[in-house]
Amino acid sequence: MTQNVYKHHDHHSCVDSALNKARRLCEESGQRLTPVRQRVLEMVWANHKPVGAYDLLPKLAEEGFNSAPPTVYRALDFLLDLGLIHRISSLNAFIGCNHPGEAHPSCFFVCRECGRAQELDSRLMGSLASKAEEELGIKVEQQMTELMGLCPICQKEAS
Amino acid sequence: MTQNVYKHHDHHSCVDSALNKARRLCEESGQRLTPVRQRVLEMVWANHKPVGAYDLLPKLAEEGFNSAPPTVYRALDFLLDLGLIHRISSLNAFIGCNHPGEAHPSCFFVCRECGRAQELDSRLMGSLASKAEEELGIKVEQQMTELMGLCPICQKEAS
DNA sequence: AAACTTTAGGTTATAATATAACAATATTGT
DNA sequence: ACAATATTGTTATATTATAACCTAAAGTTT
Repeated sequence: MTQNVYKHHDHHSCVDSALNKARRLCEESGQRLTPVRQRVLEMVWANHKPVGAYDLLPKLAEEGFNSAPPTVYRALDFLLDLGLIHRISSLNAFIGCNHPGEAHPSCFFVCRECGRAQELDSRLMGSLASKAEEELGIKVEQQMTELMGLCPICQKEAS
Repeated sequence: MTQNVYKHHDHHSCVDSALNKARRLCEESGQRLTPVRQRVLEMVWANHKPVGAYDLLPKLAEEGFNSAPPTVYRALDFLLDLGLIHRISSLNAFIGCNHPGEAHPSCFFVCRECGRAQELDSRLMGSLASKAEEELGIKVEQQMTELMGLCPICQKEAS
């Protein structure tokens, strides 16, 4: 676990680090981190809450970007392909990836109260996949895990 | 692993067993397995492929049931609440549960070629949740895992 | 630099999935 | 039979996502 979003931290450095990694990955793969793409990535990293595509549209509009659905979906797809963000299927929402560039399953806990999502160590998912591959003869290409519940902060507030 | 959907099996007995379990669970919990609900459950169990809500609508219509979206979503929600089916979020689709009545995370492998889904032993997911609870102080209430790839049959056909 | 190719973005329309809100009916408990 | 509750019917609409086609920008080759 490289960080804990439910603890106080210098969030500016989260965003900063995400942008640096993005720039590096783009360069390495010969892709372009265009203004929309970078801005969408920053918006996804605005906090640690998964954000919906349609939440981004008005924000892009405010900043003078084109803001039709294809624009934001293209940017999101680009970022997904590069592994810079993950998609939280159960929420139809997107969240920044903590360690882009290292192939790994999407594995998150999301607090049902505050909405903040914590990326989890996904190594156990690897075991699950291997076991299933062995027992069933399947070939696993992708995997995702989503946990829901209460974060420490919202547990306290509930009592 | 109680069964392997990628191997030949008497599918009639899958459906039969699912219906029996459904009737038992409904009785135990004082809920009613009404005609639409039962029919939707049967349709979900028609094969081992996750089925979308909107795929069910015309089938219900054919049989003279009302077939507006709320009808099918209500039936699906009922079956989800009782743990008789699971939702595959990455597909917006629904699939029968192999062991309803026993609380457990949703844990599936889905073949990207043939679409057939295999429910997996979810005990490893329990470890993941416990570990996360311990390390982060979170409280996990729900979890789901979805694997994608190629089943044994589709691997063969690909070569 | 001009011509060409490739990649990205703009635009309009529409598809696919899901829910809100309220009325009508059926079932259960008294 | 009556009231209370649960279920279903119905209409409308919200939310999420993609298709298709066109324009513009950036990179490549000559």
